[in-house]
Amino acid sequence: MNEKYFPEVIEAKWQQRWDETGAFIARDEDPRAKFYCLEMLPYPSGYLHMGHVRNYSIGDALSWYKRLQGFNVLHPIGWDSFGQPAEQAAIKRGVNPRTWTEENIVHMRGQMKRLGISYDWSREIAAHRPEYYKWDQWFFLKMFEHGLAYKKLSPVNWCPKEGTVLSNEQSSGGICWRCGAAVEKRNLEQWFLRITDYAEQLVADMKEIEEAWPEKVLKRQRDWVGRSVGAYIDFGVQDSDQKVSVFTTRIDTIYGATAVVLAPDHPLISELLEGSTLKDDVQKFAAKVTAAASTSARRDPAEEEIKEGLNSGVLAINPFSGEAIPVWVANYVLMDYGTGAVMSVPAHDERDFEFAQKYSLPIRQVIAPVTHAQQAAEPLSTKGTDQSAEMHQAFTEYGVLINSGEWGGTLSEVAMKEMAERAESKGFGRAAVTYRIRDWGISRQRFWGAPVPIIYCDNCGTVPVPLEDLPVVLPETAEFSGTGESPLAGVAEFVNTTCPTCNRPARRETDTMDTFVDSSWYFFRYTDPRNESAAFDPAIAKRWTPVDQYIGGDSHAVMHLIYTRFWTKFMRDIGLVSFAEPVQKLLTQGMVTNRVEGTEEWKAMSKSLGNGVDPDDMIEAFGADAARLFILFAAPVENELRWIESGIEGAVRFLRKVYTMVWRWQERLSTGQKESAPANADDFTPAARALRRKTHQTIARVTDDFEHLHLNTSVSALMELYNTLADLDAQPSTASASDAFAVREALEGLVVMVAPFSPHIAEELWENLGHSQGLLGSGWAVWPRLDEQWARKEELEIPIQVNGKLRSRVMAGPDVSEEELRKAALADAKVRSFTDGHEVLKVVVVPRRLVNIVVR
RNA sequence: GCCGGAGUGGCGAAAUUGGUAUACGCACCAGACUCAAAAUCUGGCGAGGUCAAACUCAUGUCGGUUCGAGUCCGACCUCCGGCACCA
Repeated sequence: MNEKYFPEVIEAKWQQRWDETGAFIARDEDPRAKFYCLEMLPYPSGYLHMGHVRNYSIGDALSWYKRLQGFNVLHPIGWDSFGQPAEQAAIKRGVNPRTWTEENIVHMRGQMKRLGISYDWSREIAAHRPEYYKWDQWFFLKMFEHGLAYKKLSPVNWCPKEGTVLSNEQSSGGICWRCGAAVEKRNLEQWFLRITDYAEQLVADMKEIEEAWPEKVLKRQRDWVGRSVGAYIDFGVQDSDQKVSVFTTRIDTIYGATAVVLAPDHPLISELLEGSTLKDDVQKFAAKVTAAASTSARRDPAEEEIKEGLNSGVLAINPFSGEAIPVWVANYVLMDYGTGAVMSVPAHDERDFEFAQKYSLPIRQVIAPVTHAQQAAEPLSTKGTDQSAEMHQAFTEYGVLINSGEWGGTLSEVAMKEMAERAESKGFGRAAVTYRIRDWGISRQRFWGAPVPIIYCDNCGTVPVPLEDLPVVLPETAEFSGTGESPLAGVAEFVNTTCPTCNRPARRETDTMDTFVDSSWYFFRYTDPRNESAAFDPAIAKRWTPVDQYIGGDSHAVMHLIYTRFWTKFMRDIGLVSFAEPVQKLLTQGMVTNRVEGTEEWKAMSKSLGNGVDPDDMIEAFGADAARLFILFAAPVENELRWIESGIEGAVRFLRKVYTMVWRWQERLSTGQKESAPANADDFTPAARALRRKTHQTIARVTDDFEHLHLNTSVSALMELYNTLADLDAQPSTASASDAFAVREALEGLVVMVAPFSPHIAEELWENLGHSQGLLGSGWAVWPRLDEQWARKEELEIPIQVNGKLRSRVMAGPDVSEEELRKAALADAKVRSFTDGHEVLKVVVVPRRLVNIVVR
């Protein structure tokens, strides 16, 4: 062992040893309790950034912690290796996407190994390899078989500059996320997965995870699914046998409906206006606002579109009141939510109110606020409160119905239920739940993805590829012009095939799948990564799943996590797994940001902003151990982490000090007193006694912090333990056998607890302390055992009387007797008194940090 | 606008059930070592006040509960994040 700390030597040594001994390989047959720790799999962009380092440092700390406690830990990694950047590299630089991807993986794997992350590399997977995406295709076919995969004509976001299709997220605000060009709409036949079938479960099953997922993630998922409870109501059309179905969440306001409003692209419009003189005007208007909506997508979401509408001249019949009200067409009604038609109730809906004001439609109040008198079970009056007052804004709360026929005087909550029942019994409506979520469009008109395993035959139509013919292998290469349709369409030997049913010439589907498909089930593949006959063996997966702890950025809080929850529910339905929720606990880590040069702004590190920090530079300058320690110490894991270079020096200093201290003590312990466990507390000198107390308090704190993922404070606790040891170290050594025991206990505890943060140095020091087996190789759990007697801060409750009254709270270590406390309270106490001018109100006694008594 | 979350030193941040506010670290200041610097070590470090102390004031603002409030309650201000015409 060297006297000085050389991180590069220690880290290389242990990384090699871990590799050779397969230290982190998880074994299916290991009988110990399992722990599945998962980090979101990275896209192989070429380089690790500090966000990755933070993610993996958190996951690794937890994995080490669980291993040291004796769990059988699965900690895998892989590559989300399909996707656009590889294809962009092909378009721009003529590189083969496969070559580009494989080279990136090699580089990033090297970076991860230099960081010393404890992955089970034997389970590494990559989405772009046929042995993986074969099972994407298999799942697709299973969904097809169950009617969950279907094709429909659907508008896509088309970037005219790049000539590619963009996802909604990539084109938000109507501009391409990469090139900034205005996005156009085009209609293409696209494959969809029926995630809407699972909308209810996606909301309902949240109760299983609501304790262990961040509230903000659950909320965003809830919003995304957008469940709302209401009713469908059919309005008849005057002089016609047509009817207009509307969806409302406020059926209780239906007597206040003064119009029915259709979305501009509502299919009924042309039918209703057949023969009407207004037909041309309305259709022109509808075409105008539809076009406006698709081209001038809002860039600033804060600016609301102006409401525009046109009276169609048609009248609709309110089925409750029999009243005839005009049918309007307006841009504020959306075709793709509900039925594309609403009943307009200006008095009780803000949007309808605004619309009614603009076009001078009548505003009729039918809900009145509940007064105290009415709440107190007085006979409800059917008269409104304050009918004469003109409304200045919509009253959107629940209340009491007025001007509502037989329901006058009924409470909103009651009326909603009764009116829905009436509608159903009379056959003009029913209670219903609608969702905002849409089916998941998975078609991508690109090369670098898993081909959709479908064949089109002129005879047999759309034919699924037989399971035994999988995988449908992506061709080696294609023509990457960056324009037009999928590059796959230009590869004749791929497209041209024979129909599996009739054997005649047929064409393959040239769309590939969204990469979110790959990432929806990848962590099941880790449990059985080399299986050639199934996505995974359900029996083996059962051994490891569900994931105990998932860690990643909250940029995936909605889509990835919704999709993977959906996928798991489908897997349960086809009998592959037995649970509905794939992830027990979720942690969304904060971003790592850096100051953008020349500004006051802190932004996520990125190449384009030039504020990136290369992890390799960090490792070279400070060592992986220090870099990882600092990134976990600097802020709570869920906070944004502002990267400050000087902070990392503190981490290096700490490790260096621990290193030299262990080195010094190791000599002293080996030449000095034999250590032996003491019979009782009195065998310790006061300094050693204090050390013991600190050791066990630290064990308690660090253990508790790990359970709650408060990694920053556990590092603080370890630093405090070091400081206590260093104070003892500075005193002349008079170590007895008991004191030597206390010192070794503290040193070993410190080293073991440092391991999750800085595993290389911990292994080295553990070896120096005389353990030849390595931290994980000894066959038993080495996480320090907590002696609660010694960790306890509060033990004695001592009544102290003042004027016959008292309240007391006493804090003391286990080695402090009641006598001592009393003495301290009398002799050493710092007494503060407060008066209100006449008499003493209270006394606070604070002796030697042991007692805090408040009496009156 | 709606829904979440957060406001504590120069900075990142601590603070079981309400119980010594500012742990731990960064930066900074002074001293030791050094020809000098770096590194290292020792001490200091919320504000006011004092030779030093006592003491006073400090957890976004104002009020309340309590012997005691960063923590609980009410009102407000500011910042960050998400959503956005979802009927």
